[in-house]
Amino acid sequence: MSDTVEKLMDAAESGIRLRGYHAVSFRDLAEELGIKSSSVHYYFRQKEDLGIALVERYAERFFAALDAKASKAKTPEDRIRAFARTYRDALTGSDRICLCGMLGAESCGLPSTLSDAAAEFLQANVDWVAKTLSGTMKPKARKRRAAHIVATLQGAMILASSLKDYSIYDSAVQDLLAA
Amino acid sequence: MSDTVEKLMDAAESGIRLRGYHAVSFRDLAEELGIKSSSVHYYFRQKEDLGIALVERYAERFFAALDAKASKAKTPEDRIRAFARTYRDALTGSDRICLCGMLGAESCGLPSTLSDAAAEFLQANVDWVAKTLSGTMKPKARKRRAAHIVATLQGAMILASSLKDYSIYDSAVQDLLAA
DNA sequence: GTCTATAATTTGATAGAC
DNA sequence: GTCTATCAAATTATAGAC
Repeated sequence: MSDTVEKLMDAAESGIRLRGYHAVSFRDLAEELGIKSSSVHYYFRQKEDLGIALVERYAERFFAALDAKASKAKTPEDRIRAFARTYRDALTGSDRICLCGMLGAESCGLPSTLSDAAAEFLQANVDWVAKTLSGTMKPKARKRRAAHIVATLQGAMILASSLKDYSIYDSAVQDLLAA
Repeated sequence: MSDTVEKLMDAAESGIRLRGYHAVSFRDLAEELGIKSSSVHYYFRQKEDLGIALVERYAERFFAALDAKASKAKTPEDRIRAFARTYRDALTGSDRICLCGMLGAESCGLPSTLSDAAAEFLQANVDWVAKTLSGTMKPKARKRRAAHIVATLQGAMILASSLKDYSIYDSAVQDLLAA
């Protein structure tokens, strides 16, 4: 992957996670790299293509970081904690909410290929949690718990970002995992 | 309030809750009412003003609906259930996520007066829950629980909307309130 | 292979018509 | 009081230069 592509994707991911898909323009991205907005189209034919590439890279990195953390964990509870920590690192490491949480919120205003990609990431998150809980609960309860956990983490990132108080993420997670 | 203003606000609220602030244009709103986009500026000088009016109206309606439901509840637990039901009605009654959840996610890309208004609504939600739980828990645990509850509801709406499966909202809430 | 001039459309906003 | 013609800036995208 060329250096320009990576810088472009970094700037785009950062912008979308901060301000949303429609608040990020090719011109802004180009300016950050010192090129013209039309040059961006050489690397990504349409904005939609850029968005999809971002979700793919984000998902890869997320699950890689998650596996690295979760593989060290001994119990299902610890693996869920690793999951919450992976989300938290994404938030506090960059002061930005989840890329797919943002795209999920905006989904009705996105090209369907992009909203589908974001939904796929979120579903994979729910599935990962449900799988991790297997053995500890019955299937239906597990499904509910998984939806609950992913919803809380996504919502807590938004809450923390909006209220400009990242401790609120930890508060929510602490209560979530106390039970 | 004139009829046009109300129709304008309805269209704008619907659009923002579906697609986000930056995906709603004055032209789209005007077209829906059969007027010109420049006419919209007669009712709202700037887009920012429209956004703030929307948050104010939304907050008024939300807390009115909440009070109506919660005043009938006998226990703190029932009042929290009424809170979750008020959120749920907003979601399933219109297939749209929370206005301030959306604006909270986009907050870094919004005029600060608007992001502040959205944050105020979210903080008021957390405060309402914390107040409702008073007597049942210690202050610190109450604060964590309140952050957890609001985060879960906001996140669950986004998850349900993105995955196009509203039952996921109920799943998350059922697990949240089971403890 | 990398980048740009330029187009076509859309946007928020102003100044002013009725 | 209500609405519109019109503008300046911004946005995605194409066709083509180097």
